[in-house]
Amino acid sequence: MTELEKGPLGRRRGRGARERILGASQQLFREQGINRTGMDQLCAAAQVSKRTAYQHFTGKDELVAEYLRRFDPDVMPGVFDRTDLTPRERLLAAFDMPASMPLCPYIAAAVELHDPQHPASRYAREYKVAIAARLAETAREAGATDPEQLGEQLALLIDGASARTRVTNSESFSTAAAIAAVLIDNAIPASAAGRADDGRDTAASAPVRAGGR
Amino acid sequence: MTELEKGPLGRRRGRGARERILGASQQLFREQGINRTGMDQLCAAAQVSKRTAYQHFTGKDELVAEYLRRFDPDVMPGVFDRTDLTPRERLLAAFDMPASMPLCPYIAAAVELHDPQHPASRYAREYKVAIAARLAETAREAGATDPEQLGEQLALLIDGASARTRVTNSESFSTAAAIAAVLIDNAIPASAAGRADDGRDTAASAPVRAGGR
DNA sequence: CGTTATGGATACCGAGCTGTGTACTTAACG
DNA sequence: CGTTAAGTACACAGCTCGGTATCCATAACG
Repeated sequence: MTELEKGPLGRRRGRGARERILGASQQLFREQGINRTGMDQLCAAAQVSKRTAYQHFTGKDELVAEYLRRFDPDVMPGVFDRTDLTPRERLLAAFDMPASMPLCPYIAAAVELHDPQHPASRYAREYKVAIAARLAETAREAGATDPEQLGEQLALLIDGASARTRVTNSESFSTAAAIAAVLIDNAIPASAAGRADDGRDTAASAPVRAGGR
Repeated sequence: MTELEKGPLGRRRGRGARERILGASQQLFREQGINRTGMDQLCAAAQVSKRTAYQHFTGKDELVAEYLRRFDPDVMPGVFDRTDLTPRERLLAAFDMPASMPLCPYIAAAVELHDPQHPASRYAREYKVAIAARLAETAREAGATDPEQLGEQLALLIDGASARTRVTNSESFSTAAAIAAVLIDNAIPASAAGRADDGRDTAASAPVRAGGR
């Protein structure tokens, strides 16, 4: 409710502590990773005393979990609500990642924390499953014969692009998007791409034409 | 040269230090991660004194890099040399991962170390590029129209399966293999898989070029 | 104005980490 | 056997980390 911390805050930095902490988390955890970011540094960046930080969060673990939860509204889910796009376009739009995306924070957290029971790891799992579900849902809208499968496939592509971008330090989302286009057109019987080939079976037969966009 | 450390070593633990250290690294770095494995614990597991460890490796960084280099001969590269398989089968065999594969160690190292300049991160990058190259090479053998693209695509699928298996804690390599099969068959003009569609030149004139963007 | 919740500064604790120094023991080999 | 390289045992330095305690300042609100 209190939106006052958004003010110029010129006089003082008080009262917006929690938001400032989470803001600094977004930046530091992504830039340096979770394990390499100490609470001291984080509090300094947030201009918050350590005491205050530990009054808002019982510990770093809880802070990390909350930090992950704050990603939701910003990135991925947005594309699913874009009514200006066809379902097929929405599926492909999920591969338009901002360049400022070093590594999907959910994957990063799962790897860094290395404990599947950690609240943040649990949430990362839930999130990944939810994204796959939304992809599947959109795939159904697009008329895919097996939406669940297509959703899982596209989710895998996104994760692959994210991981590979990080490791090889080369943009991989375009490669993933290309694959996605193939899979989508293969999964939709009479594709909106207009290409009706004589049925038979799916996989090898359909020439793809990922032309859209 | 000394292969004597392979003996029963019943009497004492001396003399095989380096190998024991690397052996313990394989186990502990994978089970617990790199950052969460201290040199003390590692030396204890290897039954090696700390002093000895630091005589073999200048520091943990070097040990981690060497640990990564030791993965090569075991896993992936093996499939490329299997002459009993057709090129297409070899490409698909790359997706047969042992269940004991929590997360590709190269991805894990790149994420955990979080420093692209770290020797281990550099090596991880080289390795990933090399694997993509070998996939491309095999793709060429298999007759793919654009082997480089197919190689990169398959590499992305492998990384995606690895990352997703870790985060969602559910086997994803079968999904990746299914996608791979589609991509391979789409990329090979008249597939060696016996799936002859009626000659008509699909790939030549109706290019599969999924590569939009 | 006065009260109170919130936040700030800072010192500190205990633990774990990488890495070293010192002195001793043992295995390998001629 | 004697030499030498390899390994052992263990303490310790120096640092960072997560988390706590104490004391003080101030902003919000009646």
